[in-house]
Amino acid sequence: MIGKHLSKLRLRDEINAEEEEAIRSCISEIVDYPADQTIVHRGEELHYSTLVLEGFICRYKDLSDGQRQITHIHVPGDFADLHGFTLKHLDHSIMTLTPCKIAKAPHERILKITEKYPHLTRVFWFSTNLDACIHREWEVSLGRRRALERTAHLFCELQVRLQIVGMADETGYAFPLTQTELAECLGLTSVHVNRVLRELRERGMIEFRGGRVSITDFKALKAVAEFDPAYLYMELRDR
Amino acid sequence: MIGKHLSKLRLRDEINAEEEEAIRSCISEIVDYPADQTIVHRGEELHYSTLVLEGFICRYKDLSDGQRQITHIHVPGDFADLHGFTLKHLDHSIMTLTPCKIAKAPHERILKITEKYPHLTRVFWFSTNLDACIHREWEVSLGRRRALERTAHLFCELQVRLQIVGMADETGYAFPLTQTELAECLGLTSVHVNRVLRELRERGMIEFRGGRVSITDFKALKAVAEFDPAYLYMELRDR
DNA sequence: CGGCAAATTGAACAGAGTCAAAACCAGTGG
DNA sequence: CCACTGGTTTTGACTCTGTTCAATTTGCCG
Repeated sequence: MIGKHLSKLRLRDEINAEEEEAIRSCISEIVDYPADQTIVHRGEELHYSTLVLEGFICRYKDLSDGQRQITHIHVPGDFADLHGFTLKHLDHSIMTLTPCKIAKAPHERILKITEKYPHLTRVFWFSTNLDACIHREWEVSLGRRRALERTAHLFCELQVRLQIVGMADETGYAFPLTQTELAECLGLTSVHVNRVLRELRERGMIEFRGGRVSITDFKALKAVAEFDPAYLYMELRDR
Repeated sequence: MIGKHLSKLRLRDEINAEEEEAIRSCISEIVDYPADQTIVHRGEELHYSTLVLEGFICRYKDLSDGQRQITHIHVPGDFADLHGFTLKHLDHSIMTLTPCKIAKAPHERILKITEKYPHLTRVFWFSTNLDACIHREWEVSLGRRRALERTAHLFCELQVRLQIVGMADETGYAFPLTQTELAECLGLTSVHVNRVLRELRERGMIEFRGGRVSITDFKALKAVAEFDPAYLYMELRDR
């Protein structure tokens, strides 16, 4: 059930049997959600964190004029709001992008982990810090990359992150978002995203169609994006 | 020396005498740096984290074409790279924007804190999560706000964050950056920042001049920025 | 087959970038 | 005290990337 989460943690650090058991027993409940449902509302008091088991989830902020910025996409194996454990309530909302299965980890159980397992606490802390790394890379994309590179960069990021949890291979991955949702990640309009996708397709790099990203030339995609996966910290145990 | 840091922590949680002493004894060394000096290089192995005592520091990422995106500004009292404790090396660099005095906190001492003081560990964890909140708000700015609102928003954020550590009053604050550096925060060119600053000045909201932000109409500034300080979590203890 | 959301396309427009020149300003040295 | 220097700020003219608005097409699903 939480295998994806564990393998992601173990990519970066050792998790012994006792710690694994501690993580497992953190989970109180498994819940299914339909697509496009806000599961955590900005500002509401939190009593548990949500671990994504299946589906895609995002963090987003709304603006008063109806615009929305998605600030992070979560893939299976991610804690979507582990940071909520220390923050107590969130500055943003969390919604499902696709139908999802999620596990709930009550904060009192996470609290016990922080009291009893310092190493595991650091692992959890690391995991929220890794989210921040991704936030920073998105800031770079939003601030400095133009639409084509920015879009290519996002597809590269997801390719790598999904591969870690066995949900992508060399040909691509399932990613059933609308172009409007993609635009909300990229700080663009859906019209422009559509044009960028056509360009990427015409250049033979990717196809975004039928809820799937088909990567036809990853090397070229990485090249236009100037994608450097260092910010995803995939090699931490080797160092 | 670390009074600003402590008062910032205490705004959000209780820190008892023993914990305060633990924080104090974390610091091994105090160092001065000139302006515009990179003090942590992307990728290098880290052995300590840096607490800002005086001056402004930023996190930034360079792109291959020479562009730069500043992803965060640190003010006195901030740990600039506490996240480096769990990450071991950073995905970005850290540089001084002004002459700075910083305190070094060796990672082995922070490690001891995580072994012995679970509550203080959560406080530190919170503090890196708060940085992530600011990253998210910057994502919203970069992705969805236009230049004028985005710039106004940054000045609002700094007004609030500096007020916490007693470095801003109703009239404004010292903020000796160049317009180019401001542009690197805002995802704009320095030419356009110059025009935006003129507009903000002409509208009677702020003056950015002589290394100082003089706020002439904070209410109006907040209004154009649609600034909501909730993401800075200033009221956590009251809840 | 019909209905509806999503994708696609075109044309006009605007916000921000680019390029280049001029003005300003603080520090330095004669 | 003043001229020189180099970085920063300011301004103008022009360009371009991405937006806006509106219409059309596509594709899915009951």
